[in-house]
Amino acid sequence: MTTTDRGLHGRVLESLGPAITAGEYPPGSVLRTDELAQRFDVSRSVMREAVRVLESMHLVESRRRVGVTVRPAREWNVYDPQVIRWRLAGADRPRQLRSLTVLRSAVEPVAAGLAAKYATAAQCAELTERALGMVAHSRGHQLEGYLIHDMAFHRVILNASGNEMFARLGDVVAEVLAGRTHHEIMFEDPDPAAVTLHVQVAEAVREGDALRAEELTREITVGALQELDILAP
Amino acid sequence: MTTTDRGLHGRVLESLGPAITAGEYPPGSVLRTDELAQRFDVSRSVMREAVRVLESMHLVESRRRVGVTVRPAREWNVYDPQVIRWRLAGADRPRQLRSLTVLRSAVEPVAAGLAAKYATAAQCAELTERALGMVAHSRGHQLEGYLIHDMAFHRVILNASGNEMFARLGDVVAEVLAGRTHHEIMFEDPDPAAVTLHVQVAEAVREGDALRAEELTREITVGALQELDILAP
DNA sequence: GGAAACAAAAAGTCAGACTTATATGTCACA
DNA sequence: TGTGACATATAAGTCTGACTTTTTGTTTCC
Repeated sequence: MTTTDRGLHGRVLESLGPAITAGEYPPGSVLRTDELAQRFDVSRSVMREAVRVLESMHLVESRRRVGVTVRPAREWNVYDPQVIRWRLAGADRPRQLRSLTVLRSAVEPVAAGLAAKYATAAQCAELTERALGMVAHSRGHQLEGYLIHDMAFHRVILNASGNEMFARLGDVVAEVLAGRTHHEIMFEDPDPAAVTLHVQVAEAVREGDALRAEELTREITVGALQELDILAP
Repeated sequence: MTTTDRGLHGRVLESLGPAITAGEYPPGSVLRTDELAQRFDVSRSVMREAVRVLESMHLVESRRRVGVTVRPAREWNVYDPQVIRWRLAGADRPRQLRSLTVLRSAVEPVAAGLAAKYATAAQCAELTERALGMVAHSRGHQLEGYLIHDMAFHRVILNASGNEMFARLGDVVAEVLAGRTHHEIMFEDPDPAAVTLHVQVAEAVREGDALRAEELTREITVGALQELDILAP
């Protein structure tokens, strides 16, 4: 669903956005709307709409008489899903993946604790189902099937926390997990210990044991961090 | 700095955005660009730019032949600073403040732990300075001065963590702290225990004691959560 | 009753003319 | 030489009107 065609302005964005987040235009660079419109072969109105979107992401700033200036990375809206996707597709993917994994390590344990308190019966059911699915796909190079259940598992946890800010990180976590399977080195079957931990988290949530759910999830995320340390110490 | 005038399209946004996030248009409502342009007395081009921005925030979806439809709250980009500001200014401010405080309780302790590892000398210095500033303004109804130092303290922690995702939450945390002082009930001087905790966190970070910094910060955020529970159980 | 043709509605796109803010250079004056 | 006021050029901002495209709902015909 990586944006087939959301109109001309969307196509421009999918070209300019990644270029900016990749650092192709250093902070302070000035772009002129007219020139961009020519380069992308679109009308000025379309170009302006694209610039407006980039501006709302704090990637650029548009000022009269000077042009569209690129803002420093520190000011970007790094939680914008589109920005995250662009950056994950770019060169500093490893750094980005690391930032997001640290974020996970902070958020997911707390979310799991809340999930133990507030998860509905249906959510508990799906959680166990997903954990079992992970077990079922944990051996014999079924990485793709494993990933599906892994992503769903964490999404359910985040949703069940009842906190909308946590829930909205579902896509991010999914992206990180997918990235690990697809791009990083993950040829072998997943760590059996990690699989067991997921089953235990499902248990703890089902039993309403918030403390245990939190602690077990912390172990999962610590494992994810260590995995990164091994790859890039 | 609440946006004086970022152009016509900015003024339209500052009117439409809050209305949508306030739930004035229930999910699925359809707006027509032409009608909106008339209502706000701007040209269609300006209106289209505004809609594009709202679309990038996932507040609305624009489809041919049907119009601009309002998306359900669950799909909004709730990490967008502008969306956060709009929601904090609206009716569900309490719920929003609560969500953000829970997010704080997850993020800040981990950030403090990392800060203990990575904070520069300058950051350590500012941290102690801010903590002392909080002490100095902790008695005798100097809430405004206290707030300044409190916001700065937490911002430094988040920056010193070295994680860009954490760093970008500085504004959010500041907003929450300001909200607590200005809108919620906070007539009396701040809790002396909380003030002490801040001083101790500064100490722990200075000494590089990650575990202690994390635990102490956890106590701070737990306190913030309890504060909310007292106000709205 | 279902498929195919048709019509209408709304967003999308474009081109051109005009307005406005503002960075920068110029010139007079101290 | 420095400083202030003023002029000018520039690029974004705005508006308008015409045209295109997609999609939905209706109607017609088998």
